[in-house]
Amino acid sequence: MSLAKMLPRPPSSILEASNSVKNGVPNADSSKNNVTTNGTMSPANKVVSGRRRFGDNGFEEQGGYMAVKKAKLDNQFNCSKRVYGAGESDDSDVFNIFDGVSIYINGYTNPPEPELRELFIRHGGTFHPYNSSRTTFVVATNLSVPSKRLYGSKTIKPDWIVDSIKSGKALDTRAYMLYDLNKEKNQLTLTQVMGHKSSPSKPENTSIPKNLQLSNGGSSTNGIGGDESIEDFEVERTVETANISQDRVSDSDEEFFECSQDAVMSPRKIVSSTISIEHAETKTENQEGAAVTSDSSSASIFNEPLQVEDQNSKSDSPQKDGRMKTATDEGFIEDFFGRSRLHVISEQKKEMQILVGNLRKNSDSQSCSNLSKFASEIEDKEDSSVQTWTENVVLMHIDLDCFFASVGLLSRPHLRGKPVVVTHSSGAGKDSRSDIACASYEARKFGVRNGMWVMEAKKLCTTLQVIPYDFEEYKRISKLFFEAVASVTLDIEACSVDEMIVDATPVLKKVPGSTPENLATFIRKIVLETTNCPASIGIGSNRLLAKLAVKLAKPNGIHHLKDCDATSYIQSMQVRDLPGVGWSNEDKLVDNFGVKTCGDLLKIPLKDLKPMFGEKTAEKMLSLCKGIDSSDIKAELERPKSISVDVNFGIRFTKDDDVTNFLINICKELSGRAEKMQAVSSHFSLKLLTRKKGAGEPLKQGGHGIVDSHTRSRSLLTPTRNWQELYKTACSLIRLMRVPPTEYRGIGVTLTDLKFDDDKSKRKSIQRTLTDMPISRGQKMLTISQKKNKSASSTEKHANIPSPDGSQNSVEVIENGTSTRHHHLHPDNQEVPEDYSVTKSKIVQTQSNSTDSSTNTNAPVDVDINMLLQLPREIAEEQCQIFGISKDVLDIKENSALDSNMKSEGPTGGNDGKISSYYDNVETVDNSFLQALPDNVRQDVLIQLQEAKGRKATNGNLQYDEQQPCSSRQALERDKQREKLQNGDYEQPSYNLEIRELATPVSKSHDPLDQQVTPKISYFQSPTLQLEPQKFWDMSIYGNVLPSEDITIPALNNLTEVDDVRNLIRDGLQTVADPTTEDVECLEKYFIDLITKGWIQQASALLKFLNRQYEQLDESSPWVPLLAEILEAAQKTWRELYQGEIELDDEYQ
DNA sequence: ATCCTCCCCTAC
DNA sequence: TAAGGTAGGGGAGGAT
Ligand SMILES: Nc1ccn([C@H]2C[C@H](O)[C@@H](COP(=O)(O)OP(=O)(O)OP(=O)(O)O)O2)c(=O)n1
Ligand SMILES: [Mg+2]
Repeated sequence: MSLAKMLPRPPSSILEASNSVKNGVPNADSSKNNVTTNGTMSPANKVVSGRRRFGDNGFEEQGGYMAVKKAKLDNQFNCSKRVYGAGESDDSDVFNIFDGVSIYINGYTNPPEPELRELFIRHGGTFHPYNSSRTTFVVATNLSVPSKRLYGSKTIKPDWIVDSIKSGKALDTRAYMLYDLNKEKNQLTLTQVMGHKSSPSKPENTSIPKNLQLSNGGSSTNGIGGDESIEDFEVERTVETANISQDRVSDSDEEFFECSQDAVMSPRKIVSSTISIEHAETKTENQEGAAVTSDSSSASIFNEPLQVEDQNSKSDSPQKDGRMKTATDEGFIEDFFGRSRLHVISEQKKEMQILVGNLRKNSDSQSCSNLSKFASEIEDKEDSSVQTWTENVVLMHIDLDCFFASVGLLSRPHLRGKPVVVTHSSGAGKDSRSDIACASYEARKFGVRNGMWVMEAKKLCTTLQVIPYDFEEYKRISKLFFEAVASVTLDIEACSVDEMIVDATPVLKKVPGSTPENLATFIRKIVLETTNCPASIGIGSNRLLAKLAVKLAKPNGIHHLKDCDATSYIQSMQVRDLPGVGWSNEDKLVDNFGVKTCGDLLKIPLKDLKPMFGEKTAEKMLSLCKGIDSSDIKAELERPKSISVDVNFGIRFTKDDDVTNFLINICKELSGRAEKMQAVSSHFSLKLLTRKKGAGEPLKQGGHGIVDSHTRSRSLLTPTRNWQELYKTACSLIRLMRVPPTEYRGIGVTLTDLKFDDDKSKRKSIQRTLTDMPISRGQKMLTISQKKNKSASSTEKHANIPSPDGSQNSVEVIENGTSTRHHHLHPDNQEVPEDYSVTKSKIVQTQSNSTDSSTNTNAPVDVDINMLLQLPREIAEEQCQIFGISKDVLDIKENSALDSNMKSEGPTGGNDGKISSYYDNVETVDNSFLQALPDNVRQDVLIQLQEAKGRKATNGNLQYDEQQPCSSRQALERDKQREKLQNGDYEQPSYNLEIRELATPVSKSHDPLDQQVTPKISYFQSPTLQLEPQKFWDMSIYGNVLPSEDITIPALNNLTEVDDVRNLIRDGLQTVADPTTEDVECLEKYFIDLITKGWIQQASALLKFLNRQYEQLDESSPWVPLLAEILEAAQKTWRELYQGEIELDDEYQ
């Protein structure tokens, strides 16, 4: 977002409000059917003309989300990693002269684009494949007229880059600007961007001023009022650059982010000033009869009865101590979901889809009782022309008006006609950042929107009435709504809690004299009678038109958007109002193409849109602009493709146990949902939101704030919904993220590759193919079956068995084991198909089914017991109880020498207050890996570890032992990490910390272990693969060794291309089982050379690759410590040179 | 080419 | 204070 977008704009929301006057307050007068069929109605009357506004659906443009999105966008176009920081040494300056500057290259340049880009990136700049508001400069030698208007003010000649590099510093940009417009302003801004502003004496200073946006804001107001769009752009660009440039964002900066979102989005504030009555303070309700809001006891006097009435609402009572539950509290998830509107509407949507599905399935001639009523009513009214509907498809989009508010008003008739919003009642204070779930149409006249923060809404409307949620009632009404429509027709797609699409064609064909309009009128009447809530209906020949029509119909009306009117109407619409164009796509369209309306969009050639939006999206957008929408309605109940549980609120952890606990609970929740759906999954993924570097505590209490998002996934060896299995996997995945728990802001778990208990036939056939076939070909088989099933409604994907390399024997066995278990599992699930919860019997059953294959693979029973050990003690005991296992197991295991190291991982985490962070705790990682191994193998591994390290696994020190190769350095690093952690500076990965986990099935790693128990690492080399112990990599460098002058690219085995080197390394890692120190030195030197000689892109790409390889290494690979060393060395070099870390994860690249 | 993984975007 | 979930479409880029 930008300052530009915050600038005042004409208050067009007023217009929108006037539009909604047309039907006034919905009431019980159902006969009043506001049918409008005028397709030429200008959307301008309905639409806020400003670039930023709350959407009609409001959901997407809410302060918090905007801020998050904004944060994401900072990275969105980064093609390569930025080079950090101002170099202190002369050496590094040359790489950093463009630090904080981003460019987009437009059209032909000299040197040509690829070269220019390479040069620019190598010297610290960021390349954007497209211009955006976050792009500092557009580089061009000339611009087309429209481009000039768009980019003019920030277009710079390519020479600037070339000359700057030549002179080793960023030159004054003024001389290089392509156009002269607003010259003065440009100077200011550009110099600011370059950090020259306040220190002309030190022009090569590349640091970015902290308060760029502030000073710049000032400059823009002083600025020459030129072309408005240009000015907007100017300001906007600078602000964005500032944000990009900052490595650190202070809390107040975040404040700036979030505030600016609000400001931007708020429709003009005219209203608030004209209406500012003394009710200014009117809130302070204590809904629940619980704690009264903080301030102003007198203000509550003004409060209308609503607050009083709502005291009985149970949905909003705080905890006894008045503190919100956080994710560390027991029962948090349940509590949270009990209060989450988004959760409720998601769940209810699913429910309604099921309801419709069932109604359809069980339909008979009686089903649509009201259909005959409709028929007779038609007859009564007009038996004059009994013609049958002959035209094409007629779809109706039916949507309840301001759903939550309407429901809330059912029990509060005295509030009808007043501006009402639904929110957490305790969030009704003036400064509340509580989300408004739903605003009544009266409130919308003030510019209040769904998803807006109360705080903002109160500014727009001081007389706002706040009512609390009533989730049960929403569900009830929602159900009535669907049943009501289903009493007329069953050609229904439930597309949200209060929204459906009806294919009216069959009814129209069946009922003589029926028309879309009178059918819609009838349906509206039925719905109103049933629910007492008004529905609006949009009619059109495809989904798009029906959807657009219902917007026109609201509130409380009908609109038929006919084909002949569609095109002209759509062309006049804002692109944002196209379904599928959200905040981000709108932004791209405006920034890059100057497109605001659909008419504008139609003028852009498809080929220009594709690179930015992707093939499908680009085509879709253009089709929609033409009124074409080929998507059909999905009345059939479809099997879900995924099941997920997300909690991105209230996540604040301090210690590993918090994480452990939470993962257990969230996995239980997930498991429960899978069970409800009778589904098992063979793929698990975990999503982690982490506080973005520099972001402070979010403005919204308990909110996730500005975050980075990370996903890791892993296939489950056996399709399952066992929560312990999921939990185990979750534990292993979360450690891959290398982020300390304190930084977690959100956690989500997802199951994919679902199979359902009631479809069995396919499973068998797949199984058969897999069992009698070597694994390598089994994979191909998998591919085929997947493809085949893509078209079928239920996917039948077998567990993915990535086994790229050898280890055939072992894998094959495992594979068979899997299949076997599969067989056994299935019939049991069939036996108990209906209504069970996650109970012990179920789990135990599953386990016992699998015991027969236990010799070949991880024996489920063992694993479960081991898993118990991994749990906090209390929970473990609880589980023992559940499973009917003696608690003694825990102690027996704990006391065994082998498992003693697990003890330290125990729940209470023992060690005197010190947080043993996930970030640097290797022990837990290994455990979770070990847990997955077959019992005997695991023991062997443990023995090996102990012996190899020459140490006893006593009081939980295994993790340090593991770090053997560089243990002292490690301790150092660990301390550093702790420090960084406190500084909120966690982003630097550290490789000697052994945070890794197999992302591949256990079978792969346990193969070599299976064969041998010798503690020597070298033992693990496979004889067949062993090469002679010569050094594998032969490093050579073209040209002479003139360190500073040498600009030739380093080579590895004479290979210089990234792809070649990549392959070489891959091969080496696979084939060299006994790496020599020379190998390591070669590699290390190669990487360090790349870095020191400035081959940043190559270094970055290859290091990422190496990191990936590292993470995927077999647990036992001798390369593990060696790669760690190489990575660490490279990182260190980089750090010294560039004062930053290489981003080794693949994000945002 | 096609799959896989991770990510973004959208809708309510 | 505050309860920012959930599923699906889709794309980029690496692995195969
Ligand atoms: N940001 C949002 C958007 C919607 N909802 C909930 C409350 C809404 O009442 C319901 C339905 O959303 P709609 O988009 O259908 O909006 P309304 O029904 O409120 O208004 P209308 O359909 O009349 O535009 O979903 C929500 O909780 N948060
Ligand atoms: Mg609605």
